[in-house]
Order: sequence, then structure tokens, then C-alpha cells
Amino acid sequence: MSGLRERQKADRHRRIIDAATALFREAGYEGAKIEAIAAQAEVSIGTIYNYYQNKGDILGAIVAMEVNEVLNAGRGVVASPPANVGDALDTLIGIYIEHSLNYLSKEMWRQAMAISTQLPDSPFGQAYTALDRALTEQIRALIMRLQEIGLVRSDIDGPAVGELVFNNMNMMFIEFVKREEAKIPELRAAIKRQNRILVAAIGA
Amino acid sequence: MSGLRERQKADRHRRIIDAATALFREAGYEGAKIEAIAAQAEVSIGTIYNYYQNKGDILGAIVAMEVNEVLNAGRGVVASPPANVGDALDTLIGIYIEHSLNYLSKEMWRQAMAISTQLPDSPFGQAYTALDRALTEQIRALIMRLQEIGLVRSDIDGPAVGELVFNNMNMMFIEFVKREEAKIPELRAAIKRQNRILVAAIGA
DNA sequence: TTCTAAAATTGAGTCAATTCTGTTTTTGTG
DNA sequence: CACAAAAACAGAATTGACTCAATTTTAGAA
Repeated sequence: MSGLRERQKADRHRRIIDAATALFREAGYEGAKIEAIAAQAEVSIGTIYNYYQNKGDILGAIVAMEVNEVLNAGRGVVASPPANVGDALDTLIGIYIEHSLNYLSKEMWRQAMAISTQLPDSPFGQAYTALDRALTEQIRALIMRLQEIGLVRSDIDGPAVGELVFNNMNMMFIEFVKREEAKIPELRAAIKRQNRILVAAIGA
Repeated sequence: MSGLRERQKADRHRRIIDAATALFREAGYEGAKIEAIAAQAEVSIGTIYNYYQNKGDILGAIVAMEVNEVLNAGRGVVASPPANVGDALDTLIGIYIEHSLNYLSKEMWRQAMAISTQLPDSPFGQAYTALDRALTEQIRALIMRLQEIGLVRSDIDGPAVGELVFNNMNMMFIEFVKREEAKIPELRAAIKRQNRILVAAIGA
């Protein structure tokens, strides 16, 4: 296999994503017309819809790359976390937040989040939910790791704590991308303050 | 004042909202065409856009009614909360959740949430953010009330706890409306489990 | 009552996402 | 090297939210 067709297909995928990434960043999600993406990718409109169900799915593919990168970076922290519960959480969350605007603008995040709630059953909606779950799992894994090390009391309901931390962080991040003027350091500080409550509750 | 013009205006507002509520519930948000809403409300398309900036704002007006009702119902709990931190939180959150599907279907909630992140600066976006803030404030007020009564330790960072509780609940609610098959009792149980961590941390 | 300016209404027109149908390209077979 | 079936492509047509210039209605003054 891996014939001409396969290669052309992969190439077209890449061209579409490249064109869309550039145009989303330049003109914003709404401003990037499908027609323009098609022109820049040198395919027809019909072809784009052959590869992606709708405009949102194109954004979805870009978001997934970003989040997977973040998940990867997070693995290191879970493997060998800072020797202190507060720092461990702050480090992991820091990685998520600091990476978040590398490829995606706030506007792109807003659109991605909106689409994922609007169409939870579309390919993108499901993928986004899976990514959220993966992030929750990673935070849970960190808590469990800290329990093993003895930094977190062993009688604590780890999964529940993980969900609390993720849900709070995610909601704060949503509010963050909704306000164009919001800054990363303030976001981190606010989350840290909230997490202090939890750290006090679960620390050994 | 209160001349003919005022009365007609109020009447048209009501007719549009009534028509939209009915059609949103029957056909879903996307399925309810502006043309159909206009026809049912016996106004023209242009008139609808004279009253609301966009389709989302119509939904926004309906959501605002719902949330305000919930906020009202919550006031009673804050005024005289159950004599136990866990129950107090559960009662307030219970009111929010149990009321939530009175007027709005899950699909309508999904759309409303999506629009509020997509267009945070539109009239609806801002209104929705304000409603979220009001709910957060109410939870904070409950925590403070419990501190006064002596059920919550006075050295606790009340605002931070309020935010944690609201953010977690809200995120859980978002996931709830995203899954059509999700049930209210399970949602409440999951939130209760998560809140137990916090209750243990802040109880006097 | 009559008239005028302001406010509101109207619906045909615009714009952009998505769909649909006919055409082209690729693949595998004889 | 044909050829038929399958896959992919192209872009014109459709659809539905939203705009805007023309028309109608109302309020208030003379």
C-alpha cells in the first residue's frame, strides 16, 4: 500500500491544516472563510468537506495537536513530581497553562470550547471530551503518585480530588480565554490560591 | 408614558420569546429557524433583529429568566441554611440543579453555554457571565453565613472555597448537559462526593 | 384635525457554511 | 495496455442567519 492515493491524501490533510492554522491566526476563526482555506491549501471546497465534517473539525485537529503536546509535557511531572503537594499541582497546572497559547489564540480556544459543548457528538466534540478526560486522568495520576510517595494522606479520595482540581482549573481557563485582557500570571495565582484549600485538606 | 408604543413593544417582546421558547423546545435551537419564529410571533424577520442582536440573544433572554428564578430560590437557603456544612452545600446546589431543566432543555443549555464562550462580549455573553458571577457570589455568601454560624472555620479563605465549589459544580453541569443520557441524581451524587473533600477541609 | 420628525417595521438581498451531483483520478485485473 | 469499479474531487446550488433601504406607524406640536 502507501500508494499514490495515500500520499496525496496525507499531503492534502497537511495542506488544509497548515492553511487553516495560518488563516485562523491571521483572521480569526470566523474571519477565515472556508473558501480562503481551500484556495490557500490548493484544494476545492468540496475536498475540505471530504476530509472534515465541518469547519469546527478543522479547528479540532489543531486543538488536539496542542493538547497532546501538553499531555506529553505533563507526563514528566507525574513521573517525578516536586516534593511538596502545592508545588506539584502548581507545576503540572503551570505546564498546561503556559503551553496553552503556543499554537492557539484565545479566540481559537473560545471557538473550540464552544463547538465542543455545542456538538458533543461530532467527531471534534467527542475528541475534545476525550482530551479533557485525559487531562483529568493525568491530574488524578499525580495525586495518586503523591499518595504513594506519602505526601498525600492515603485515606483521601484521590479521584474526587483530581476531578475537583481539573474542573476548577478548566473553568478558570475558560474565563481566562473569555477575557482578552486576562494575563497568565494572574490566572495561575488565582488557581494557586484556590488549590491551597485542597492542599491543606489532603497533605500528609 | 406607557403609551401605545410601549405596550406594543412589550407585547412583541413577549410574543417573540413565547414563539422562540416553543420552537426551541420543539425543534431544538438550530432547528428553530428565525423565519419560523418570526412567523409564529407574527412579526417580520427584521423586527426580531430590532429587538435582539442575534439568535443567541433570544435564547439568552430565556436563560436569564431561568437563572434568575434559581438565584431567587437560592436566597432562602443562604438565609437559613441546614445546620451542617455538607447538607447546606448539597441543598443549595440541589436547588440549582433541580430547577435547571424546568424551562431549558439540555440542548438549549448547550447552545447557551457555547454562545457565551464564543461571543463573550455580546449582550448575552456578558449577561451570562454576570449570571455565573451571581451564582458564585451566592455560594460564597453561603460559606460566609456558615462561618458566622460557626459551622465553618473562621480562618478559611471563604471566597476561594466558594469559587472552587461553583467552578466544580458548573463544570460537572456542563458535562451533564453534554450527555443526553446523564441523569440528575447521578450528577448530584458525583458533586456531593467531590464536595466531601472540601467539607472535611473547612468544617469547624 | 393636520402635519412632521422620530421610531419602528418590513422583507428582499447578501454572505458564507454546507450539500449535492456530475466528473476525474486511481487502483487492480485480465 | 485497456477497462471497470471505487474513491476522491470540483464547484454550482442550497440554505439560513443577518443587513439595510424603503415604507409605515406613532407622538406630539400647531
